[in-house]
Amino acid sequence: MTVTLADVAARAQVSPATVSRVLNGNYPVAASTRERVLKAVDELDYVLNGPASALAAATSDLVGILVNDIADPFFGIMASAIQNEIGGPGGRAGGERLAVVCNTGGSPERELTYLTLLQRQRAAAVVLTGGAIEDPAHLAAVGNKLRRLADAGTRVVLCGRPPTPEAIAITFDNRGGGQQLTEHLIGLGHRRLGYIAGPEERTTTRHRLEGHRAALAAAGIEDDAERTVYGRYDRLSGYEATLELLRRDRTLTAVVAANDTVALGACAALRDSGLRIPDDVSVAGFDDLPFSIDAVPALTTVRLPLAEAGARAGRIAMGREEAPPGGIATVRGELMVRGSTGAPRAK
Amino acid sequence: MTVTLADVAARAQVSPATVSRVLNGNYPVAASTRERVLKAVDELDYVLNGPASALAAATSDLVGILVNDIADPFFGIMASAIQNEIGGPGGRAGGERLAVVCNTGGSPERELTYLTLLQRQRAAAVVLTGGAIEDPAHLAAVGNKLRRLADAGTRVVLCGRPPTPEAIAITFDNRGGGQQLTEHLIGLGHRRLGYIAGPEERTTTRHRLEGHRAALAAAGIEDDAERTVYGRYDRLSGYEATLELLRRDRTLTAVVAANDTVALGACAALRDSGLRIPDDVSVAGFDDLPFSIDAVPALTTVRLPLAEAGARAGRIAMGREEAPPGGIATVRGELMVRGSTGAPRAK
DNA sequence: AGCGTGACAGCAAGCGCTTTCTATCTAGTG
DNA sequence: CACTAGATAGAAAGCGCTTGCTGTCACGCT
Repeated sequence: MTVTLADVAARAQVSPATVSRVLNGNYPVAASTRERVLKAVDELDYVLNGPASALAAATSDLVGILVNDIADPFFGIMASAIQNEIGGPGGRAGGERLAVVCNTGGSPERELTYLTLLQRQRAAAVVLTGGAIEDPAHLAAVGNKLRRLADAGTRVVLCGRPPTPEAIAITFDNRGGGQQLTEHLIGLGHRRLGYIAGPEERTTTRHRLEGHRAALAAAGIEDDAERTVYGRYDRLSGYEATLELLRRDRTLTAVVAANDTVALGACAALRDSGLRIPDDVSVAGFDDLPFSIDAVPALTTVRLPLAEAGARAGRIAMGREEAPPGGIATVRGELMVRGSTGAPRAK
Repeated sequence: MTVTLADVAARAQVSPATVSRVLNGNYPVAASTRERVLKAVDELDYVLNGPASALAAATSDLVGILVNDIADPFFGIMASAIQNEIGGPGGRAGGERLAVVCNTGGSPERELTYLTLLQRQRAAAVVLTGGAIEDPAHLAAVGNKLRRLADAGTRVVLCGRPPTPEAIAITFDNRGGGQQLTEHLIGLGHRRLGYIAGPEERTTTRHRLEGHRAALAAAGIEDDAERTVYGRYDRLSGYEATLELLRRDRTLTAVVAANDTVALGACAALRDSGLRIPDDVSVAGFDDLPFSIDAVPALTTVRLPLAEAGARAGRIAMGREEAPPGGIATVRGELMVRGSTGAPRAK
């Protein structure tokens, strides 16, 4: 039914070994023979059997990219950059590798299961993106898996994830970014700032919030716990959290959001509450996703070099770039001041 | 070095066959034996060798999802929905399948290569999303590949892609949506509408444009070729195209964009040109991506049920839902009238 | 008591490819 | 001109798992 190597060999009048060598091209084969084989491959429409090949060679060309939410451009942009470097078909890199992205939906179990699946497939490399869940049990389980993967020869790289002893990491300076952002707001004169955080158990959430609080502390502004609301990394969450913040303290002059998407929700809530941005309330986001510049007013935010970080992680995963010293590279964000933040109204 | 089935068998004092059967669970195994095996698996930290298993069983649990641009939420949303139904770990569906998304970047060659790679891996199913390239040679090549895949037992489903004889398709009524949108604008009184199209060779582009023109024709409005500009499906393209449209005819009262992202770029260009939306110029998008409602004013657009369509495609791909009659299901968009469109200023 | 019948467990033959080792042939060398 | 090195090609042994076919028991029936 299906065409096998042997069929090609028979047709080209050579041994299967030769066909294999022509296809893999790492062994001398006479030009005439090669041609004959290629012709047979073509005529028979032969397609290599991946599993068989992976089994025999004990390697595979699968590379896994784990993301928390594939519908979120934050991950989409990184994934795209990684995939590009990984090689995939037509990518910058050579060989044909199957770069696949796996959507964990932020669930620890799914993350683990995908890792196992990738391990089953003897993946060549795995890149984990985005914040991690801070549950110790889960962290240990993931660490364990990563170690095993590495032991089995799978290259493991983290991108936009806090470093762990088990892998090379390209990490974002979320803390620093958060701090810069809040410093900017404080510099404008704000003293009553609301903060909309992401899910409480995510590292990204914690780091950004810590940066915010550090800035507050440095300016001697008391950090009222009332002024922080936790939510999800989506628009609706930003909307609701803003309403809640307003309910708690209508005199807020600025809202700092966990990311741009949340910030957009915050803007909507403010507008619906009859407040103008930034005249009545300033709003700031994080990430600088493409749409942030199109908000009206354009969003002040911290730009994270998602594509660059992804590309670098991808290259490292392919062994085309050396790991950073110490296995950790920290990438800083850049404050982008735009129209959504301004001085608070004089009281 | 690595633990194999045989190791587990030895430890559990059974034959490899028994271990395999315990793991696959489709053959009677005494409870006590099963337990012993499971214990050994656990103690040894055994991980099945995917390729070996796929080779022996001549099947695989890989499912491929092809997207044009993974950084675009349009695809992200569909991919996410598909993946959810496919099963992946923790998905609604049972078994553990490796649902992977492949980013073609809109390139025909990459599309083909990914298809071959998937074929190599003997994928269980493949879902192709988004518009197709209208190059006859490429269409034929893809059709060919799809047929082969289907012959080899891979289920092939198209989602948001024009139907082809080779596969089941969930298709969007882009033409109808485009028509509705333009009818809405005409109904408001617009007579001089600019159109920013996507890449010329994409089916999606053509269909939406055809709908637009059909509406124009029905209203007896002459379709000036000058009023259509082709571009890419991104923001910058919308920005530049709008500037160009304005250059050609400053009296335009409405701009219809190929999708929401492009529309956002158009809005920016209009604002930068000192025009107000919708007072001076109305703007309409397509897709109703999440951020569209956050634009100011909120974008009038055609909502496409991306998630629903994806979910359905996913279920069909897994054989958990019957194919639609004739193998084609057409999904309509829903006109969402919002603030970005209004009556043109009285002249 | 004799035997058919399930319920399990094991044997062994591959699945389709890679790769080591060997065989063959040609050409260069002293 | 015998001899060796280099270049190719082939034989065959797996890679780790699945599964059809064969046992082997322990029962329960006549």
